[in-house]
Amino acid sequence: MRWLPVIAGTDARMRPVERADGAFRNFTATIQVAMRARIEDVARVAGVSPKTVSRVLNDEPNVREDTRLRILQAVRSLDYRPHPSARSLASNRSFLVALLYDNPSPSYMMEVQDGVLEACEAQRYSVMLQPLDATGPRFLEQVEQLISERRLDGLILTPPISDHAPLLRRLRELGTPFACVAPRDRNCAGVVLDERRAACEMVVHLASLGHQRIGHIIGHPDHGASIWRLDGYRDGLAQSGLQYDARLVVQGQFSFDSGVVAARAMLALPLPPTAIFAANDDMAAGVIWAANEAGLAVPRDLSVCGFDDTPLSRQIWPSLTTIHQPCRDMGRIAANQLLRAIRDGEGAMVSAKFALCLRGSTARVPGRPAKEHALGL
Amino acid sequence: MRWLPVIAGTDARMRPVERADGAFRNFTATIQVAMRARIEDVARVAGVSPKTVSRVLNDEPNVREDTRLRILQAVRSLDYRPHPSARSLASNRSFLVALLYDNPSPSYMMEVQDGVLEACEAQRYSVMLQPLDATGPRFLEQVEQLISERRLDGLILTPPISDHAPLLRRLRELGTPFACVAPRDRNCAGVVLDERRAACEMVVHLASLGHQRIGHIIGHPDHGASIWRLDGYRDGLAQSGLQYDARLVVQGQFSFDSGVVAARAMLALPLPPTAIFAANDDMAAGVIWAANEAGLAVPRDLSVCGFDDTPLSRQIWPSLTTIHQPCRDMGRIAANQLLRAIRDGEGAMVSAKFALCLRGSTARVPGRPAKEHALGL
DNA sequence: ACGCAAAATGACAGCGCTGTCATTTATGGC
DNA sequence: GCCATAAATGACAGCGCTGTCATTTTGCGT
Repeated sequence: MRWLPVIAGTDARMRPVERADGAFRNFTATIQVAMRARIEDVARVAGVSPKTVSRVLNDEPNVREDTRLRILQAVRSLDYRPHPSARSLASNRSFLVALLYDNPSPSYMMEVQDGVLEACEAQRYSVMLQPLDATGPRFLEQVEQLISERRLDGLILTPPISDHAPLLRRLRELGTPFACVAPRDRNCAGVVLDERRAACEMVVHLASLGHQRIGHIIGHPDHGASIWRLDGYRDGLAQSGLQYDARLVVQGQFSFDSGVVAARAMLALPLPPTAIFAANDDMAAGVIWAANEAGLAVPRDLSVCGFDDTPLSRQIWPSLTTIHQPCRDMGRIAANQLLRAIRDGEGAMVSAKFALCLRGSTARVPGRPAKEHALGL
Repeated sequence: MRWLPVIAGTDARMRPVERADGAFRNFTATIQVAMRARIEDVARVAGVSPKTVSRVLNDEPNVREDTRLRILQAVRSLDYRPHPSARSLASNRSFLVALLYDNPSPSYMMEVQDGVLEACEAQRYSVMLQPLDATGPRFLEQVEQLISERRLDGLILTPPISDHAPLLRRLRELGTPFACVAPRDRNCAGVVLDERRAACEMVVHLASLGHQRIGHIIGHPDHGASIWRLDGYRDGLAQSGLQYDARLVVQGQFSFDSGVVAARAMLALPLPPTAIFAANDDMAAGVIWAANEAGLAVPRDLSVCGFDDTPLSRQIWPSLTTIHQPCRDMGRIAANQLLRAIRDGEGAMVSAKFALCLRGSTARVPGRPAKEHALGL
């Protein structure tokens, strides 16, 4: 049964309820029903066949310009919208991509997601969100099931899933198009940030403030980002003529708590660092917590900086010096590359732009002429 | 053209590529193709008609138990999954609901979203995410377009959209099922929290710590939550025998910045509050910021508490006393009520359970406020 | 004008399911 | 055992599009 309200009267969007077999159904000829126009209606109004309308709607070639315009006119006047299921069924494409993620920070994911939605909506694709446990034993199976069950046209993978080698291999085997956000292996469609250079610039900045003992808290070992940021940290030390000191580098997990633990360890050293560069904002917030706990004032006694520019970085005291990662743009770019891959068979790996955000949590090393940073909002 | 890899060999999931017209296509009879089973295949294996298989898959009545089992067996052995588009097209239902949101906090939304996804997935519904500007002039139109374009079966509305009266009215007119998360008007399907009682309990707690001047920062005026929390604040004062003082109640916007602004105003009073209850965690974080700025130590000089128990509340110093809102559960409940409404024509308004989280930002009222800087103590 | 290739358009048969309704099979009362 | 009734099952025609391929129209060289 078609669900639609019965309305008396006529306008462009009304027509007699007539079945394909020609019989009117349960209504006298004068009662009409508001009903979505079908491609056939558009064709009739434009004086062409349904197939030609289909051509116009799908940007297929070989339609004369005046015909196209006439059809678009009819589409507008009937407020016609193609039925997604009918389209999918007939064309054997779902116009559906999935965004796979495993438990990253909500604000990061929300931003990426917004970008993906924006890009997909613009190209009339739907997005299916799929929180997943990438460490689960049935992970691969789950993804394959998802693809076949929902007839996905493609996938967008976010860290740490974008580094899941078995999955990438399987997707290539299956021929399923995919795009990665910040993957370790850049040999696929997607988007990356030059995190190594960003981390390097941050360390150089700290060194320029006079810091000589700069600590680093490494991110989660399964994220490619952790390694890039660590490499960048080393680059920065080298560029600033500072010695790498393994005692000042502690493993973290990208979580607030792991930042607290790592900072406690570092601050307990005989010669603790005067600045700590955490591989993300959550851990940096943990460092500030640990500093407070240890009776240290940030940035007076300890400079702290993070990575990502999450909302958190502006919502703690002092506000966090960090590196802005344009997550929304990155989501958009990844989606666009995926759609390109679906359409043209190949997408590119695009590089997004980072930016240093100098805020209140970093300052000149004590003992040197002080230069206040703005602590404002 | 059907997209499917050509594979040699046979197993339960393979069959000759045969068109409905009976002609084999482009392949010799020995080459076979891995291809999703169709309902017809299941029917053949189970020795019934496709329609009976359909009955089993859709939990329709009037199927003998042994027939059902035989069919389920065939479904498993063929790894059959119904084609979503074919189902939608034939049944005129999309099995798709949309989650509408407008810019709430990412962590809140992510949690709600997870709950919604979980519940919908369990009932084999898809979720479409729709960030929207509820204040835009074309808002209603956009939503209507969304419904008709995607053939949505229903909507889940989150604050502040759940309080958008014109939208609710229109949805009822259209007969579109919907469920609300924390709506002001509880006369619909959805989920709420007894925020008023929660706020009251929080204020009573503060009073029990000896606070007599307890300030409140009101949330965004368009959110029902703001009013409930304010009412609860007044209830709590009354229950504790404290006088309501309009100077201690300041309008905020639910944002961090608005919390800073409101707290500055309150702390500048001749007789400032000794405790501030902000209507959400973001504003409470702003209060802590402003307190630091004013040289006050939290909780020594000022107790601060929030509402929502966002991740932020555990990632600032001191950690925030707040009220836990089970967002994930709420998302799940809202989705389940929507699906009930879609199925049975009516859903319920369910009440979720809050919990007070007593953490480091609140303490006994001091004998006398000291004016030292909080950091480094 | 004519002929021919290329461009434009149309006819038609499904895509894989479910709604409707007809038909067959079980159940129960006597 | 027989019929009335209910339960179980099946036949069949679409749902609204697009792929394929046939047909018509156009453009253009001669």
